[in-house]
Amino acid sequence: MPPKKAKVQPKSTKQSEPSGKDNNEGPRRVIHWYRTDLRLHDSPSLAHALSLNPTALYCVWTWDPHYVYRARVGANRWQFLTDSQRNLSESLTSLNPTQKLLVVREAPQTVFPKLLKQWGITDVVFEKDTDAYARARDDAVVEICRQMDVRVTVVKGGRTLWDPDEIVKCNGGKPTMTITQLQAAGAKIGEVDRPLPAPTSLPDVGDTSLEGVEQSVPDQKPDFNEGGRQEGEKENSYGGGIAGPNGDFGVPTMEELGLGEATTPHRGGETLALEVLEKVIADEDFTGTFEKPKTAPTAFEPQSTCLTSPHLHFGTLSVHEFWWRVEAVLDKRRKEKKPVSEPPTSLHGQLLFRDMYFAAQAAQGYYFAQQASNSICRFIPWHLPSTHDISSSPIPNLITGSYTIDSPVAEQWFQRWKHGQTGFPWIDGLMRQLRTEGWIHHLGRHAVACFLTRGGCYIHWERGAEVFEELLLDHETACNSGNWMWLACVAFYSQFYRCYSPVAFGKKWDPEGAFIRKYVPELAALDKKYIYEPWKAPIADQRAAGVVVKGEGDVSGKGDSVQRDDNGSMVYPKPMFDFSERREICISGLKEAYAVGLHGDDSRVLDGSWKALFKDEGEGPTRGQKGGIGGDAGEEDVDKSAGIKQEQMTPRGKKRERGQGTLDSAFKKTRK
DNA sequence: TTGATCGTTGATGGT
DNA sequence: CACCATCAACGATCA
Repeated sequence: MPPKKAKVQPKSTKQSEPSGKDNNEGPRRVIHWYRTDLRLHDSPSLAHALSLNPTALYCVWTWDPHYVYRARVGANRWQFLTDSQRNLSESLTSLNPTQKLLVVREAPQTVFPKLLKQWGITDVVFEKDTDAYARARDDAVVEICRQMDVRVTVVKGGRTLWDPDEIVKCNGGKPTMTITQLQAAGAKIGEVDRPLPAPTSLPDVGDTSLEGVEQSVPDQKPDFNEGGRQEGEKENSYGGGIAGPNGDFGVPTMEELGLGEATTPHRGGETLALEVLEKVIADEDFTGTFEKPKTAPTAFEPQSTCLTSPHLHFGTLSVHEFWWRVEAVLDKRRKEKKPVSEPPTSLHGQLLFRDMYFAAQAAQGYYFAQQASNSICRFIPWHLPSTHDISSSPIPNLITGSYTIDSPVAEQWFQRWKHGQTGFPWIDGLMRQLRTEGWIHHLGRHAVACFLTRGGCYIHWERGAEVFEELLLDHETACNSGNWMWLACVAFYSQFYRCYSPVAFGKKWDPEGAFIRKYVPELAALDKKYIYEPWKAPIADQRAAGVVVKGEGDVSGKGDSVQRDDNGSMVYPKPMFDFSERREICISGLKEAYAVGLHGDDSRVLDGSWKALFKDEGEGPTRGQKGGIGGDAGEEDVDKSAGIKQEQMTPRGKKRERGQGTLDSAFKKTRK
């Protein structure tokens, strides 16, 4: 447990004006609505709830069908979330035996009116959340409270260093696109809030009876997580009523979710989060001189970074707590004249980037997570573009969650990437680590994201973002979409000629290939000379290592089981393309798209006429005059194209392989 | 206006 | 091992 906290500043200035009841007198029956703050230490919203001196305190988590069915959440993240909830619940109970986390199994928009009435609630307190869906959800709850004459207080700034909306305001109303802009805006707001101490006692919970309260069972379709559920298992977390099958507001089990055991070794909960923090802070050299680009993405047991990102996401670790604990180390080292690292590469720098993405997202809303209608996102005619709902309401033109297969080859590349079967061991090792452990190093994310988009497959960054959304423990839309746009060179970053090699990049940190030997066991015995390029190993060397390099990989399974051929030899796939050739194709594609210069909110992107601006032979679904995003699929178009004929696509690919000259001329195309 | 500089983390082939 | 120029060359910022 951390030592005593810094002096507490009153948080009153950080709250929204409460709405609803003006009357402060009388007994207060308060709901503290938990969402992104599954902790006791430094919870400004919990502190505010306690400052009301409630006669009854309800610690509520609403089990939101939006998260269960419409977000992509894999088994590992469910485990992390539910572990965090159980841990918080135990902490609440330890402060007051009547207390626990009350998991309410219904959408907040429908259940709040019932709870407010049933439990005689006078106040609702929760932490501000600037995610696009969260804003709409919270507006609805605030409105419900207003109508029912219940006071509601939205406490700002607990999730990020500064309130994202205030950052945007201080950045001229624009999304923060560089770390310098973020720092300047932050400086205008002022010092990061100091952390608050954990409460030492809690008031009792009130009556939690739900007698006569009917559960509104949510629509289970569409279920974006259907594919991840166990064979034959059904998602049933709403099956036992509002208070769950035992009627005790318990945390849903993996079984109820229709999920198998989590495979990740990284577990959730504030107790573990604080242990991790203590360990990081205790290593003063590490904390004081941390430089992200110098940490090895190949390191495992232990990893080269802190693994705190999932805890920041779920709020089991306070970002303010983290900031000030690091600052204390830096301060000490400065006084001792020891070297300290600086943003953007330092630990503080990492937290600043997170705030940069949150503020950028706050300014863009739903569109931050997609290309179409996103004014900061460059338009590139990527393979596997999303389908859109032009008339989605109230926000038009949102992506639907499905995509067009404009190229069967690209779809095959995507599946091989997703399952760690690309034939590039560095990429496959990372993707398998992601799937089994739910976490990979930041630079590993760079490697696989570059490979999928601008540095290999030329596949839409939204496809990659969706896979990360499902598999990452630390997934949060702001950072995920932001980083994907960064790596795809469509926003935040534009030096697309700086391209990560799937061979050289990993080798730089791990020439022996220890990382690959762990995560790609087929190659464990291969000589280090071939470990990053096994297709170059002579047959005799392959045989000696007990592996055969052949075929196109198995994308049916989870990508973490070893394939064998009829002779019992392990099989590892051949590389799915020639990387340097693909690199050239991608760079020329990016160069052309940059010259065309469209952004996601351009009318030509939305009506499909963007095609007329691209050369037909350019990479991606560029043929014809109109079609693709938001437009009518022309006759020649490759929409609906699971159907697109293999024979149409393959020759295009072959033509490229031979005709590098054509591409070089495209590459030299002048700008504007 | 324009040119120089810099930007979280490239690869290669030098010294 | 640290540092450098080259490769080809984006865009925001600032003098």
